[in-house]
Amino acid sequence: MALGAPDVSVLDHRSEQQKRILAAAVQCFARDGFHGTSMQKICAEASMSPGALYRYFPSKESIIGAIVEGESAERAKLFEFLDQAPSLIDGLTECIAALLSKDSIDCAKLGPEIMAEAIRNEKLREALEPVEEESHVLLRAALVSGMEKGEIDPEIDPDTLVMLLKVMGDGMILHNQLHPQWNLPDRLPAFAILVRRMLAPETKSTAP
Amino acid sequence: MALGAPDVSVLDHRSEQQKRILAAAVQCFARDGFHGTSMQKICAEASMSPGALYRYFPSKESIIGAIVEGESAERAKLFEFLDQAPSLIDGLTECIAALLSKDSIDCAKLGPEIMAEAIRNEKLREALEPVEEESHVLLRAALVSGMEKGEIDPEIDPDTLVMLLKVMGDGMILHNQLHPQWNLPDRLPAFAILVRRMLAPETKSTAP
DNA sequence: GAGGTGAGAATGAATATTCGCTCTCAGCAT
DNA sequence: ATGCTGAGAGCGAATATTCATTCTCACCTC
Repeated sequence: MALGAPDVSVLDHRSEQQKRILAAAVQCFARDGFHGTSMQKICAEASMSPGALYRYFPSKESIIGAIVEGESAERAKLFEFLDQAPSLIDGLTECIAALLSKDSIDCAKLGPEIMAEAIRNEKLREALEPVEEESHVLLRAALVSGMEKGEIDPEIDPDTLVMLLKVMGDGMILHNQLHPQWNLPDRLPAFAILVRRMLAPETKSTAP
Repeated sequence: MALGAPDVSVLDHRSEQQKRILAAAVQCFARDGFHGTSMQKICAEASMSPGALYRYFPSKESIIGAIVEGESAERAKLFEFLDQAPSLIDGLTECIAALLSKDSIDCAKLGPEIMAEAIRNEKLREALEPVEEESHVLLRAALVSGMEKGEIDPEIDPDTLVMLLKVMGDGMILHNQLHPQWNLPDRLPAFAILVRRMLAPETKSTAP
């Protein structure tokens, strides 16, 4: 057995198969939920036998873990581009719109699934924590910067505001799944106007 | 066999037992979730054999259905007393505080469980719909009345506002379960101040 | 032909639901 | 009173199904 790096093509194949399994699992989980999805269903979706599948993931739980990790990493990345938007609130609106959009339909469907599961599943909750922390920090920085630019009233406590905005974001993800007929994405501009009113600096006697 | 009404004590016993089973099931569901709870666990919690339990409910699903119906009916009732509060926003804050409070700990724990389940389970979603509709109407009426009283800017579209408030409410219920360490209930007064800013009528040159 | 790869049957645990038996007790005939 | 009877109530073992996981062996590529 050589001590050098193993054959690259072997690793390629492995990660290729893993990706295939994860994609199939995401489909299934989005359709039937974590509990409603059996390994057999994932196998069928991936056109793969259980024997083969278990060569790449040791358990169903590990598949869920891998997916959650990927999804939440992607979600945290959203906030990185907040400061490139013309205004902070426009940026936030875009973030939410992206989360609710059809593009990430599976991600959007998985959102509530993951949250609900994390309430009970300690492992999952711990895996989510650092990502939550990171997005909290990013969002907070964006808000403080917005305060310095005069877009947001600096009197408001930034941590409270971060919490309120996250509550609203998660609430929207949930509602969009639960009541799709209410067409929540269409209301986003109206929501943005209301949020702007909430955050705007008080216009007290600035006139000369 | 007499044609008259059956013995009252018999009906009493039936509904008494049903209540006992439902109480046990709520305990279990709040602790382990719908999927993590087996009929055996409910039986143990209710100190009852499966044979006896199945005499009162035909299936696990029917137990879940009965609980959801009860919980959501109770939840809708909350909004009925909105107009008795000193101000609308105080009233809303109280509603949320009640939902998150330890008093209704089981109800609060069940909230996210029910929402997550309703995303997949069509039966459940349909059972929830009329209650959602009712609370939408109640909340909307309260908001319109708040507009007439000058507490809320009448320029705001009431339906959009109802949606935003419900999104926030559900988001808070979810977050309170998911991140209890953030002590969301302590932030409610701060949230109320922000919401007040959002809804207050614009103070445009009212001075002479 | 040897080692990695995969197919698919087999396994064993968990779980919702059913079944057959017993127990209790009210009503009634003796 | 006493014992009979039948129906509702309860028990818990049995059943049938589902599911995650493992095993065995064939295949394919080097």
